[in-house]
Amino acid sequence: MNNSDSKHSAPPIPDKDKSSHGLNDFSHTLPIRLLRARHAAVSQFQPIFRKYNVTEQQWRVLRMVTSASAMTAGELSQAIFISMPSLSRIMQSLEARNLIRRHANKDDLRKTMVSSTSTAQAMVAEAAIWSDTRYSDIAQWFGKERLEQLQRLLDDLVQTLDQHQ
Amino acid sequence: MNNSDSKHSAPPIPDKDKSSHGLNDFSHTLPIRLLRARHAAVSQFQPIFRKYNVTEQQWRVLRMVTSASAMTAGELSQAIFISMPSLSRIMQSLEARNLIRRHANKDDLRKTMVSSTSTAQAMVAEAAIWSDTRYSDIAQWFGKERLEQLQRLLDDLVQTLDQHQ
DNA sequence: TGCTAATATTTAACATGTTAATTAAGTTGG
DNA sequence: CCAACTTAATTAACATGTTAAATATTAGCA
Repeated sequence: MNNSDSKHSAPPIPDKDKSSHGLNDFSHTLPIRLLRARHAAVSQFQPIFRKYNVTEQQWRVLRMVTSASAMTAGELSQAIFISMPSLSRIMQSLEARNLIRRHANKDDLRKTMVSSTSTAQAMVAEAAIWSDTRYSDIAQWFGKERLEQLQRLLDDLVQTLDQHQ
Repeated sequence: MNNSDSKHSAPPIPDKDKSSHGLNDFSHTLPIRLLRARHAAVSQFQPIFRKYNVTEQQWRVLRMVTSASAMTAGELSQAIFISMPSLSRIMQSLEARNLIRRHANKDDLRKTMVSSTSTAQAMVAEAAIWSDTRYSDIAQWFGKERLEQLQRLLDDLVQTLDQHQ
C-alpha cells in the first residue's frame, strides 16, 4: 500500500555531478522532490487506510463520491486525478465491497453515475474528524502561510506547464 | 507511460463541501496537488522517454547510474526514490537491454554494484543537452526565484513531516 | 566456533499507472 | 434516415507501487 519508514528515510547520496546551477543533482530533480513530498504527505493519513483496509486511491474515490451529490465516472476521474482505466478497476472492487453504486445516466447511456453507499458515508464521516485534525496539525507544524504558499505555487506550476504544451 | 493531454486537462469539479478553511475540497488536497504537479513536470520530458523507449523510472535509473561512479542498488533506490522491489525489476529489464551492469561487491557479497554501459552513457549524454534546456525553460516560464522557493518548500515539507513521525 | 540477529536483495501477490484497442451510445452532415 | 465521426467507459497488456515473505550474506556475541 505504502512505505512510510522502513525504506526511504534518509538518502545517503553519492555525488559526482553537482553542476553549477544546482538543478542537475539527479537525486533532487523537481519530479523526485514532488514524489518525495507526496509520499510524505500521504503517509500522514496511513492510519485511515489501514483502519478501513483501503488504498489511498480507493480512499480518494470514497471521499470524493461522498462529498459530491452524484457524478459521472469521467468527472470523478478528473477531480481526483485517477485515469479512467484505473478508476474502472477501482470502482469494480469498491462496488463489490458495497461501498459505491453505479447506474447508467438516463439522459446519456454512455455515462455512468457513481454514488456512495451509506456504509461508505459512515466511514468517511467517521474519518473526517481525524483527517481534519491531521490537516490542521500539518498546517501548524509547517506554518499555515507557508502551506498556502506551497499550494499556490503548485497550482501555478501546473498552470504554467500546461500552458507551454 | 503518461497521459498529457487527452485525459486530465481541465477538471470540472462538482462541489458541495468547501468547508471554511479551504483545505477540504477533496479534489484539491495537498497529495492530489502534488500528484498533478509531478505529472505536469514529468510530461515536459516525455520526448526523451519516447525517443529512447524508456519509462520515466527507467530514465531516473539511467541518469543516476551514469552520473555516479558506481553505487549499490540500495543507494540507488534511496537516491531516486524507487523501492527495492521495483528497482529490482527495472534493473532486470535494463540489464537485458545492455544499458546497465550488475556485479557483486567483493567486500560484501550481499550488495550489488550497479553501473551504466557505454550505450547508456551515450544516451544520457545526448539527452542531457535537451534536458538542461528544458529545465531552463521551466525556470524561465515559472521564474527562477519561484522555482527555487518551491523546491525549498518541498524539501522543508518532507523534513517537517518526517520529523513528526 | 556456532548460534542468532541484522542487512541487502529478490520474489510473490495484488493494486495501480499507462497506452492502445474495444465496445456502446450519442452526434453530425448528407 | 444513415454512414462517419465523436465521446464515455471498459478491457487488455505490460510497467511500476506496495507489502510481506524468502534468500543469501554478514555482524554480534556467548
